[in-house]
Amino acid sequence: MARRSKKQETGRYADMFAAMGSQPRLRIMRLLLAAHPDGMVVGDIGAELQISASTLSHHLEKLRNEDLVRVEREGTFLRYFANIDGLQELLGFLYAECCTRNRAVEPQRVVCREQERL
Amino acid sequence: MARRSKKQETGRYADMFAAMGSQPRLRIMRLLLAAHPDGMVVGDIGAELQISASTLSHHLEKLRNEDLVRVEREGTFLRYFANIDGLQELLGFLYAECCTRNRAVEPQRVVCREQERL
DNA sequence: CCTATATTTCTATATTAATCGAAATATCGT
DNA sequence: ACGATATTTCGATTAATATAGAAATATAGG
Repeated sequence: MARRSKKQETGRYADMFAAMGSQPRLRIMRLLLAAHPDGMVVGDIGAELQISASTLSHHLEKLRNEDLVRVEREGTFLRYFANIDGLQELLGFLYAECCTRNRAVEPQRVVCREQERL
Repeated sequence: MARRSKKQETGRYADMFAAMGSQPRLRIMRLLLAAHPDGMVVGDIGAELQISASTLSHHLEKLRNEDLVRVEREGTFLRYFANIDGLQELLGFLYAECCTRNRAVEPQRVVCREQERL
């Protein structure tokens, strides 16, 4: 990865966290992760989450800008996918900050923990 | 962990991501993680990050509300610490969504990747 | 109890984000 | 080229967030 100032780096990850930091967008991400690797078309996302078309479009734009989703045109539909590279980058950053760099959180507490959600 | 509706759960983690989703607050978190487990007093955080006292207080309040930091009084000072439990919860959620539940991201790409940052 | 210092709360302002209906754009099938 | 459907962009409004100076609160030390 290219060298990047700490300020730029912090700004970039802050923006990624902010993109995940609204309930509608986090629901979109969870939905696309559940649908992975098939993705979902915009209309189906909106129907599932009950979000109006224009609002959904804004949320998808923000997620796109932060590399958390990617999109492919499929005829008259647009199909959105969770962007694994971006998610891995964000997850790797958080893991590094908590577990690798500062050894604040023990890795096995992240990786090997109970799965309490269905 | 208590059973919690998917809506509540998503709202909770969205709020945690939002708390991490501003540059000043992410810098605070990184600073407290670097200082872990010693923590830092408010004045030193503000001096290091060049944030005015009242603004810093608001950011710390938000991080406290989302269980990302904790605080102990130390005489006339307040010492803030990265809250490992909260960070572990957030990291575990993201890890579960990406790696465990949907197997979108391969675990070793998170855990065993190159460390490019100093 | 009074002063000094640390931090928060109050008050105010400016910026940014969320939402939605309507209009515009894009693609397909004919 | 036209009509139908999918999605985005535009325009506007409302809500939330970020910031900071001043005032208030909390603690320590004398």
